[in-house]
Amino acid sequence: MTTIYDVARMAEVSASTVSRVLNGHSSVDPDLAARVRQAMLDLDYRPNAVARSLRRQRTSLWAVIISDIGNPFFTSLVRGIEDVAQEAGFSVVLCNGDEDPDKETRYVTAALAERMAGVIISPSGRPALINRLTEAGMPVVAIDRQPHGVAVDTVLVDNVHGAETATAHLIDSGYRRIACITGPRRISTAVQRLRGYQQALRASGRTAPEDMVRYADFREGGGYQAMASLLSAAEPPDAVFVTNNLMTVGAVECLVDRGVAVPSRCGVVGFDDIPWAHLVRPSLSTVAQPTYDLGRAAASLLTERIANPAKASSTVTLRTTLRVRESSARFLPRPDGQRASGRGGPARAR
Amino acid sequence: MTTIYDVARMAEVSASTVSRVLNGHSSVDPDLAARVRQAMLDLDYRPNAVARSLRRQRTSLWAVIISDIGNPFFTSLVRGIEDVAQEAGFSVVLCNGDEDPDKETRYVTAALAERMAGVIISPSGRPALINRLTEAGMPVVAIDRQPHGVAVDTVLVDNVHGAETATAHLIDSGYRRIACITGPRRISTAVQRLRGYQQALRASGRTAPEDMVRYADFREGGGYQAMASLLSAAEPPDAVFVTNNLMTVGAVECLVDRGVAVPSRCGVVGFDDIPWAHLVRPSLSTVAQPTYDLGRAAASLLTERIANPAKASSTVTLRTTLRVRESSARFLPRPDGQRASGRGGPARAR
DNA sequence: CGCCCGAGAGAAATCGATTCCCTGCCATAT
DNA sequence: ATATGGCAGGGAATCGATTTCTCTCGGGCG
Repeated sequence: MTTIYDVARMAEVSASTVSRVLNGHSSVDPDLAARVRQAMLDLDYRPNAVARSLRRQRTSLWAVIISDIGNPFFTSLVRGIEDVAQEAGFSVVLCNGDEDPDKETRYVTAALAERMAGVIISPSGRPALINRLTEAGMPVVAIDRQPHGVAVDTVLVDNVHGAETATAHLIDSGYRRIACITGPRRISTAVQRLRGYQQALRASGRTAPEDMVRYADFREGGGYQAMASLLSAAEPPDAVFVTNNLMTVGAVECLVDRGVAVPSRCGVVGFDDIPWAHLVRPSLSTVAQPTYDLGRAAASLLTERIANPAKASSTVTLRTTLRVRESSARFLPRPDGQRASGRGGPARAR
Repeated sequence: MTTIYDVARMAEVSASTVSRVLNGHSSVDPDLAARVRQAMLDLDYRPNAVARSLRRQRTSLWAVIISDIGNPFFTSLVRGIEDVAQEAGFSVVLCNGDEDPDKETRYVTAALAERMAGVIISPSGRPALINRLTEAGMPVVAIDRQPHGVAVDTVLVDNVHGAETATAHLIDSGYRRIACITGPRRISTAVQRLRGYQQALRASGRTAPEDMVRYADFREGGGYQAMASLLSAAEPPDAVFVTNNLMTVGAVECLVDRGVAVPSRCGVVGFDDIPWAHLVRPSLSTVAQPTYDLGRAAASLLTERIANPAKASSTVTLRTTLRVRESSARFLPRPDGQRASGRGGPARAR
């Protein structure tokens, strides 16, 4: 592997000069600079980023620790981060926390040990990990979930409002007994989306029925079981608001398995879009998040934090969009009048 | 940030001894070791991986450069890689090539500059990038696609056989005019899957119809257009084999838009599974790849390569599985009486 | 004409760990 | 009792870049 000294020798200058040409910090005689550049080409020289990082005490890598690469929510989020990072001269590496606290811990440890320039994390669990990062002086941005008790830059969506809109839409569509399947109590998004649901019900003059709320695990299986539990209630719901995409898939599966027609016998709205929602029958109404912009916002916060570690931490909140599709369209005739309300069953047509 | 010298001072030993305790290479007096460990705890010492890497001339990071994190194909693949990597003491960072040669180049450059321990790459384009890696002495494993003209460890699925099986299944189901939508000619998987399709047709005694083949771009939009083009042919197909998951989605969308009933008027089998294939109506028949095992195999090859850089490169090929669902079930009676047409096609029932 | 200032380039220190080399001590063998 | 071998542990070199310090040379100004 060729080093800066090899280049220096070939160009008959000192290593300092090569470094200066490389970084352009100080002015170098054009002739010398040309010789150095030629030597770098001839030798196919590539700077050793490890040595550079050691000396500079900082790297140009960001760690993005996401809780589940399988969740499509993260796809365009990452793209948003990458686009901003590249403009600012950073490279992004993804770490798949996989909703597993051990894995997440390992990646946080690695980010610290490798002295990465910054971390964007969607914290799956307790705030201890974020504390480890901030205490070590690592620039951090939390995304998607609000870590409580830690002062840290955060990018969120307006979960309460999004859930309220979704629930109000179900009310407006004529559903009467609306259930909610939400996530673990310790996760802020689960709590906030439940609160939005409750507020919407109260705003329409009804009480939020206690027995129509289920706490599950944000996974497909959990959604399935929660839906099953709701269906076996003495008075089952005629609509359900589900607070994340995987659980929505599980809930719909359950409804299909039990032969409960969607949307005629049970309306469904989910939080988070899912890919190919248009292919799924019935297509799913969802609260879509501006994932790409979330990524951009997080990356912007991180660049600012890196540039100015002392600045006060801030929270950016973005708005969600309600995407009405078939699964909540109980009484709404379709444009072409195809699906009348009385019609049995959700678009089977096998 | 506390260093090994701080620990040495507090434990009243030399830095060498601290290093020896840290790595356990050479035996250290238990009393001294205990003092060192206590000092590390007291100071909350974290070794600087950058300095370590510089000295050791190797890191403990693998770069996994995938062509599209949005493609669910990679989700469990990455999990397979991670599981093996962790056992071997490596951490995995994901780099999202995004099917963009520039991005891919940047990540390859970063992996080289950061002196990563190894790279697993699903090469999106020309083999030049892989050459850059191998020439620099970087341990590399190619995954999913065969880079031609480069001696490199590779993990593939048996694309020809998978495509043959899928096509034979369509033939057995009674479809007569079977089309194929495949990917760019320069990508090995596109070529091999097309070849499997052609072989299956020939094996059943028919000629592969030239006008029933379309080359697209492995994306959803390309699948849609290719399907549209096939439908507007003088003699449209009554079934189609699509060589990747995104194009399958596009093709089905096109069929839905044109009101062509699946599977009765046009059967569909896709290569690559898609998530929630069971929710999509009609559910999609696919050739599923053993993605988790692909990841494990690639990771195993990489650990071997790192341990023994001189060893001859090898290729591991894994088998695919045909998942028959609704989209190809034109003449299939319900569960009891398996396959109606009793013709014993080649390579059935694996 | 001499002095001072600044620019440009080389020498050397530095980042934090690992590792080679050497010293000193203890045990064992002669 | 002395020589030898082995081992524990400290000192110092090392990895490859950056950066500070220092030196030299040339030009401008008094």
